[in-house]
Parts: sequence; C-alpha cells; structure tokens
Amino acid sequence: MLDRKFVLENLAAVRANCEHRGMSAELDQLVALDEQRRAKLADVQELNRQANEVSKTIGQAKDPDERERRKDEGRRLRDAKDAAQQDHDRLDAEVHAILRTIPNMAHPDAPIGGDDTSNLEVRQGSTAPRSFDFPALDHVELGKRLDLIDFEGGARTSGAGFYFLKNEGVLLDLALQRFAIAELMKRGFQPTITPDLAQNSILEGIGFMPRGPETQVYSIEHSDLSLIGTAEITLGGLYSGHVFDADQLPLRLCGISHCYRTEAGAAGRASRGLYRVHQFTKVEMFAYTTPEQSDALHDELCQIECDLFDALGIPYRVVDTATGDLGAPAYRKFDLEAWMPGRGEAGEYGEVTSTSNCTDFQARRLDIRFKNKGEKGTHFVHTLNGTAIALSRAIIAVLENYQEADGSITVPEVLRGWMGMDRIGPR
RNA sequence: GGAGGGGUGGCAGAGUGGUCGAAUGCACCGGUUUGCUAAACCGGCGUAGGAGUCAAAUCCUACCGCGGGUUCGAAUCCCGCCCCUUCCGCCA
Repeated sequence: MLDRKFVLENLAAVRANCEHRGMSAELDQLVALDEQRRAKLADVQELNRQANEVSKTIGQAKDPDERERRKDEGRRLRDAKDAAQQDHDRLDAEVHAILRTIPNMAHPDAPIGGDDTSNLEVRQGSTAPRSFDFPALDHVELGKRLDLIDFEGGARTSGAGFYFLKNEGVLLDLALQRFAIAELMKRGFQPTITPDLAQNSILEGIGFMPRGPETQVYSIEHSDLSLIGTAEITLGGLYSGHVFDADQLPLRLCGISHCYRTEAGAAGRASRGLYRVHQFTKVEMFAYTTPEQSDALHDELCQIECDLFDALGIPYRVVDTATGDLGAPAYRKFDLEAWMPGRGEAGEYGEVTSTSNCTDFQARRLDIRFKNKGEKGTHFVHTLNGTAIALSRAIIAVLENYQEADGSITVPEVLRGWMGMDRIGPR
C-alpha cells in the first residue's frame, strides 16, 4: 500500500505508474473521498474536544441542576461526535479500499512494458548450456525412469499437480535445502523454518489476496488461516507491528517452508511435471532494511541467487522484470531463469528464482518500522525477498542439465557431500 | 480440553470511575561536577493522525492485548476474543 499523502501529492506519477503496470485505480474518486474524510475528521475532533471540556466541568459542578444540565450537554455532544465518527469511518474505509488497489511505484530503471516479453536480460551465469550428444530427456521422463518422482501417485492421492518424491529424489531435495541454508548462513542470514499457514491479514499485508475466484491461495475452512504460497509471507509477518532500532538493520533472514498455490487460471501454460505444482518446498531469503539500504541489498540478493546456481553448475540468465509483470508490491524484480534442456523443442529458459524490492509497500500495511537513535518519530522499513532455492524447479534444472547418456544423473559437485553420492542410477 | 494467574511506555513495575499519556526505578539522550572511568546532581525522553509554520514553536485528537458495552467521563466496571503463564488431562 502506498502512503495516502504521497498519492495525493503525486497524482500524475501514480497515474502513470498504474498505466505502466497495466492496472487501474479510481484516483479521482480517491481525491474526492479523502477531502470529505478530512473534513469529517476535523468535525469529529472538534466535537470530541468540546465533549471532553464539558466532562471536566461536571465533577466541579456544585448544584445538582447545573450538573444535570451539563450532563445533557455532554450527551448531546457525544451523540453528534458518534454520528460524525461513523461518517468518517465509512469514508475512511472507502479511501482505504481504493488505496489498496494502487500498486507500488516502480524503480525508474525497470523496463516499461506490458508483459514478460519486455523483460530485459541483464546477465548470464558462468556455466554455458551443455551440448548433448544424445537426445536430452525432460525431468518427467528422467524422474520416471529413475523412480525419483511419482506424479501418478500424487494425482491418485491428492489430485493433478501433486507428486511424491522418492528415493534419491528425496535426498536431492534435502541436499539442495541443506546446501542453500549453509551458503546463506555463511552470508549472515538467520535460518528459520516457518509456519506453513498464516493469518489472512498477514497475507494481505504482503500483497496476496486470499479471497476471490482468481485467488492463488488455499484457505482453511472455518478459520482465518491460509496455506502460504511462499515463506515471504511468514518472514514478513514475523516482525509485523515491530519497531526496529536502525542499527539492527539490515536484518537478513531465510526460511524453509512448504508453498501451496492453487494455480487458478494457469491451465495450459507451461506446466509439465514439476514446473507448476500445487505444493513445493522453498528456501526463501528475506530482508528488512532502511530505505537507503534496499537497492544495495536487492543487488546482494540477486548476486546470492547467481552464486548458488553458478555453484550448482546450472546455466541461467537474469532478467530485469518489466513494469507490467511486476505484480503489485514490487518496486523492482529480477528473475533468474535456468536453462532446462528438456523443455520445449531443444531446451528453454524457465524461471527458477526471483528477487523483489518491495520498498515500504508491505511494511506500511504490516506496520513494520524503524527508529533512528536520538531522533523523534519512526519510519517504515523496506522489505525484500528472494528465492534461494525453489526445490521443484531446482530439481528440474539439476536432473535435466546433469543427465548422462546411460540414463544416470551426475550429482553436482557441491551437493555430493550433502547427498552422500555422486551419481543417481543408471537403472 | 479443564482450573487458576496475568497482559500498562525500550524493560521492570504502580495505578479499581474524573485533572492519568499514565507514579517510580532501570535503560537512553543533553548538561553540571570530574586526572580518566564510574558515581552524584539537574533537565529531557512514547506512537499515530490532524491544525499550524518557510521551518519550528505550539495546539487538538486517539492509543494502557484486540473488539464491543455501561457512563457526561473508562487503564480502572461489564461482555466476547486473542496471547502468555502455572497445574491437570491428552498427545507427536
């Protein structure tokens, strides 16, 4: 959510930003409603002040008649205040409803464009795509032949989009998690395992919409909880309502969680195998910073993602995400797309991680602030998130890039210690 | 799940209907004193919204876990909820 005052004072820029992102908001309506709201607020405060004044004199009133007269006056003022307050609250709710539909401002360097075709490639990984002297299989086929992934069993048990990992598939999943956590701890991230469910108010604060027909979110019946789509939600919720001292920032956290997504409306899109599933595990990075720190920390998160995939020996490219593809909370977003040799005709890039700087957009709704020592008042923190490893998609990349002619999979060097083997199969 | 105790400022902890945004202590900031450090002493020290100003000063309003209620007036009384804690039960 943007600051109300900021929106009112920067209408033209906010309007342009909405257009760049392909979103619309009732800005004119907002201006009119907020003007009424402020007038009402002034009424409320004035009536309240008068009522308080009257109340103070009641204790001192000497004769009972005078006392009663003042009580009546007090009652009258409180009633008038309550009426004005109701008007104000209604207007305030309407203003907020509009405010919530306005996306975050975008970084001035973010490419402007309607969708991912406008994304700008900014760098490539240190590993070049391999040329195969045999027909490369996709991870679905590899997973089946080596008995690592059971999609049919997943469908039978839970429905399409679910799967069982089996055998070395389990070890590979755990090894990737352990590898990511070790690397992040080296870099000063505090590791956590987060809840897989969160309250809807937290989801909304992060920018997810738990309700509605297009929702990506599974909600728990008869409760205020939803299954999280990413640990960004829980790691952001962790400090909701908190005021940091400036010298505690930047605070780097990482969290392991399961991630649940309905993928409503995603049917037909590139979704074979593990690429688009209803449940996967993820190691997520999250940071709280001051406004001055967030751009640099965003670069740091992007660099870590690159380091991890370079260490895994998986080819990738990084794109600067276009305004229309940014989603509401992000100010800027970098996606890391790994080379997947089994995808499409002869391999394609597919998104494996992404990192966003959400500036104060999430912090405002979650009420997360910081305080400079010796300075009056508080400021909203900036929040950033980035995928360290999304297990489902990382597994695709490992299996497809490391497949061998004999049907086996070479285990990437950095995972061998964690897995306790250097080869899966052949079978 | 049952029974009890509790949720007040950064922390500790007073406050059971009125002048309480809230005593006191600690921490913190500024100053005095001081070879240095410490101690002592003096002063300051919440957040948000609004009005005001070039900027301040200043003023107003709200906030004592959350939400309702009673009352002219609620940190204080009543109801519901949440969280913490102790004991019992159950359980991975």
